[in-house]
Amino acid sequence: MKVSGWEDIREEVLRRIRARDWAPGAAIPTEEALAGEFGVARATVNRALRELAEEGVLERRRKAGTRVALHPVRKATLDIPVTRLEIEGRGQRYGYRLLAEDRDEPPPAIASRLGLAKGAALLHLTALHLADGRPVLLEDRWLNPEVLGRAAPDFHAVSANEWLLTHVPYTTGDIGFSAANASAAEARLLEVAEGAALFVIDRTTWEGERPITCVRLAHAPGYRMQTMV
Amino acid sequence: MKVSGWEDIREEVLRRIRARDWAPGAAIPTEEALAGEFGVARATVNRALRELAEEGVLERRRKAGTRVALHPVRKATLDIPVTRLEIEGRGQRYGYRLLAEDRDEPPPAIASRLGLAKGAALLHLTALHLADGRPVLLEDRWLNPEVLGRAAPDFHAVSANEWLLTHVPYTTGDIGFSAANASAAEARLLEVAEGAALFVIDRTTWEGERPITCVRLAHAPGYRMQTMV
DNA sequence: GTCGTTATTATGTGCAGACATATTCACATC
DNA sequence: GATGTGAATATGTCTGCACATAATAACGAC
Repeated sequence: MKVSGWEDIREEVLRRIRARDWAPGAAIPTEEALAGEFGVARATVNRALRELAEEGVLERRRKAGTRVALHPVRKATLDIPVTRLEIEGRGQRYGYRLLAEDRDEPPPAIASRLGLAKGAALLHLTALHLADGRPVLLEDRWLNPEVLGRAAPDFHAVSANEWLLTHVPYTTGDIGFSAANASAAEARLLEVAEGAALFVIDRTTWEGERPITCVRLAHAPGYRMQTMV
Repeated sequence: MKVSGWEDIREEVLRRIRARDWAPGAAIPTEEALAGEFGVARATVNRALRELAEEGVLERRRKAGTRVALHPVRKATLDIPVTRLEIEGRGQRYGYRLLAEDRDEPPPAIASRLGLAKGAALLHLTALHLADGRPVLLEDRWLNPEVLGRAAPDFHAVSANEWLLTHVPYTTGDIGFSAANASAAEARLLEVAEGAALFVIDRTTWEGERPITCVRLAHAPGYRMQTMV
């Protein structure tokens, strides 16, 4: 068994955990001890254990040492897709239609999520994304008009998502996933039966302290988000 | 502006990207150059840039250098929760009821996902998870009986998920999220209207090459998975 | 025994130097 | 022009050392 390189060490540690050499909740040897055993520098062991801790397999605390996680909260990393690229990546033709665009006061729920004063007006966009001509995603977006600058984009030509991606990228925010029955209006636009189960992504983004946008993406039935764990 | 420590460097790089000092798609200085500018070791810059690359903000290739991601595929990391802990974490009382347990040949879709030969029998469990006495999650699980060993657990007393977590932890697998309308049977068990939108998590897990389990978790309406980006 | 202080210790992070490795680019060849 | 080859180079990783930091454990005062 050749152990060299932090990935080998990561695998060996994982093997020992799975083999119950190191039981859940129990402490494992110190970095120094493992470095000695494997014949590598402590930094190399540190790298391996740090990765495993980030994955939720190990729990590490200064002085207390490293132990095998008792309740390994598995962490899945999802790629949040750009709709156009996702559709084109499946070999389908991407289409986009702006349905409505006005300036309006958002409902209280949206305003408070963005941390806006009452009465502030936002740009309200509704749009449909199509794959091979069939509607697959209904977008309902509230957008802070401040971010548009003087060169207000034409959201008929370019989707808000893509415009934001190139003009206000690298934002922070939160994202939520849920299921919802299609309302009558949603059903009509997405060309599905009323009450159909939609996969809904809610996303709110900021750039630093400045609110950018709050969007609800309702995916037509059949949509599935997948990842490896 | 004091820049020391890899987190400071990470922030400063992010600031420059947001400020458009470094445009999307453009290459940024080499690690060596940045190390010189910030007065730190290259390893420190490397750590900062590596983290940003893992987040999808930067793209790095040997020799080609580091560039700002053109289509920053945002990556969200979700904690995959243990149902009991999730419910108790909300301050609710957790309940669990095993509805059915038999040994059966799984449907072809399940068998092929687990990579099983035709005719292999699996343990089939159906269970309901409750919060404050109200059903919130319907579990439909196929389980490889090999993993049970001689001490076959009593799945009336302990949920399969928790038993697996303590007896076959640290597995790999894939996980998918989707929305589905409640079937008549599902609606009855979850005490919701037929056709209600359920948030469904499909999960398949292996331990190395050995298939462990394949489960469908149908969450009652109101369920929401959330994370920061 | 309880409480507060101090010493100890494992991890977290840093530095400088080195070699490995994957690409790219330039050049020579066909 | 197309293709293969080799040098150049930026990132990837490792080592060995050092100090910082946080949390525990040991100790003493009461």
